[in-house]
Amino acid sequence: MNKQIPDILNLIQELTWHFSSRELDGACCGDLSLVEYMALNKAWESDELSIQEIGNFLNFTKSGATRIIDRLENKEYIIRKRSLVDGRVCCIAVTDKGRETVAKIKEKYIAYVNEMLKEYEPEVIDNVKSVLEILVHGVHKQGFI
Amino acid sequence: MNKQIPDILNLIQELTWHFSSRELDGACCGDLSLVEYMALNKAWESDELSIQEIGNFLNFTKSGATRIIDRLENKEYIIRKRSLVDGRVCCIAVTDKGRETVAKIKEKYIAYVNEMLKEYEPEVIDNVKSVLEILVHGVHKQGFI
DNA sequence: TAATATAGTTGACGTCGTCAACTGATTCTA
DNA sequence: TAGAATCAGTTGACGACGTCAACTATATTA
Repeated sequence: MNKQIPDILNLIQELTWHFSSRELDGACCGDLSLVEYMALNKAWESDELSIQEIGNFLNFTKSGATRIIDRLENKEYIIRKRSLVDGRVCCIAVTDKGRETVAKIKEKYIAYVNEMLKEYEPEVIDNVKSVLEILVHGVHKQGFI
Repeated sequence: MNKQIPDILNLIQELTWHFSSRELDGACCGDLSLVEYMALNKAWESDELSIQEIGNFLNFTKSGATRIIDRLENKEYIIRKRSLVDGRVCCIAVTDKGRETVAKIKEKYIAYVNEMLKEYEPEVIDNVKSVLEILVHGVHKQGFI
């Protein structure tokens, strides 16, 4: 085993911790928790996802997924529609309010990441991206810990 | 703003999400949640931390920190000791059981990270580490989101 | 068409972290 | 040095959250 692996683990865990604060406080973020934002973002990225698809992506049980979608629907960020192809399936559609809110939250995160990296040259930033692609490829290959 | 920043945000969030699964299932992990493991690990890294120091590192309120330490103490991973210097302060000491458990969980994570990176050359892995150092330095500079 | 499988929902439940009020120890200050 | 202010930690009440098992309703299969 490469001797850097333990350090790399520590660094990933520290990074992880900072990006998983439980509330997204601030004027921009409506009343969304991180989990809700992740679900809303997923629904926004690929429209018409089913509830279970969102749940699987986020590693929740299907009842957990239902609950998250409940909250997002109550807050009017999404609407449930029944699939025309299969009446059991709910297609999740993001509302205008949902789209605006995702955009605002994303802006806030992007500003944060930009601040993190502003002092570095473009080549360094490209390198950051490639490394993250390696890591994300790695977690996709292995699934959740 | 560098045009890679939004992609970098997505990659960080995806990586983050995979490393923050809420339970550490498996024979190795005793009965610890991720939060509990993070607190135990922190206590293990720098012995004799106060409750608030651990809470601040993990971004919890002081009552939240008390609760986490309660759980760890009930499960016998740590012991509270009163500071001899300042009678208000609790020094957190990790028990043998705590040390063993941190080691086991760390091993599991290290195996996961090793699997993620096993196909890459040492120079690539060094590069992964430098990039993560850049990112962690960035989050330290800015604090929690 | 009856049996089975699948998507989603719901009630009960236990876990979790916060808030505000509290205790007790320490430090400051008049 | 006594009283006030400050600080570390604790506690009860609370609401938010995700899971489990049982359920409904739709779709598929034999």
